[in-house]
Amino acid sequence: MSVHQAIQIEPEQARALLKALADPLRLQVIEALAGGERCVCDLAGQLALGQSKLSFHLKVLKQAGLLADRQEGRWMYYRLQPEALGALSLWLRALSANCAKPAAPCP
Amino acid sequence: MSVHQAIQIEPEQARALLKALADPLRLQVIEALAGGERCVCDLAGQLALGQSKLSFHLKVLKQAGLLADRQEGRWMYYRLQPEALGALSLWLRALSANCAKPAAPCP
DNA sequence: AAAACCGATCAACTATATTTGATTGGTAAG
DNA sequence: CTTACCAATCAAATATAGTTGATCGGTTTT
Repeated sequence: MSVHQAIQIEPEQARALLKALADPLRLQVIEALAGGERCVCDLAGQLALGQSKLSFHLKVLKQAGLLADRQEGRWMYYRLQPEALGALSLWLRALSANCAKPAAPCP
Repeated sequence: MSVHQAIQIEPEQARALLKALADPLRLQVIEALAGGERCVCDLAGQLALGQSKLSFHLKVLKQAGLLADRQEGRWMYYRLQPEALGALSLWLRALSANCAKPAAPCP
């Protein structure tokens, strides 16, 4: 038996996660954080983004539940929230379960 | 050994799939098609959408590779492309693999 | 306590996406 | 061959999202 705890999500939450991920810059942030936790200044450097731009996108990702943050002195560190990604992944997979059912003829 | 063939995708393709999915109407279409193939007139009825609106969103989903279609007489049938959903699901899952690595202290 | 620094927020602007209604192409029925 | 029908396409209008530069709050350094 698996030790992993699968988190259930609703379509509405899945949509919120998808929308947050569906932006090129935010996806770059996600990919960067897939390598581990990072501080904002570090991310800004690597992605060559303006400070306010990055802050905006981090906020969107955090509000969607994809990121967690932590303050240390005057630095902010962000990290991925793997539960959110896992839940979305499972939700997507489940959609295909019986999509092969043929259509009833129309007329 | 599994008989399932996992399809690899690039970040750019993942982003295209996410963007296509990240719309409320399109997600309703996807959910409807998760129950099996459907003809357009059927979808339009169930979702109570204008014809041109539905057509627009079906096009977006198809171009992203999420749907396949089939013509029969004057009717069009759409169905989910499970490979696309599966590939995206795997891609998302992989992101969390080592996201727990702590950040190097900033200063 | 002043200055420097990091990052969040705000308002104005720009860009992108979606909706709408009309038109068109193609297929089937009269 | 004309009409009816389904679905795709188009242009104009609307709505939503992202960018930019300035400002603010909080924390550390001098």
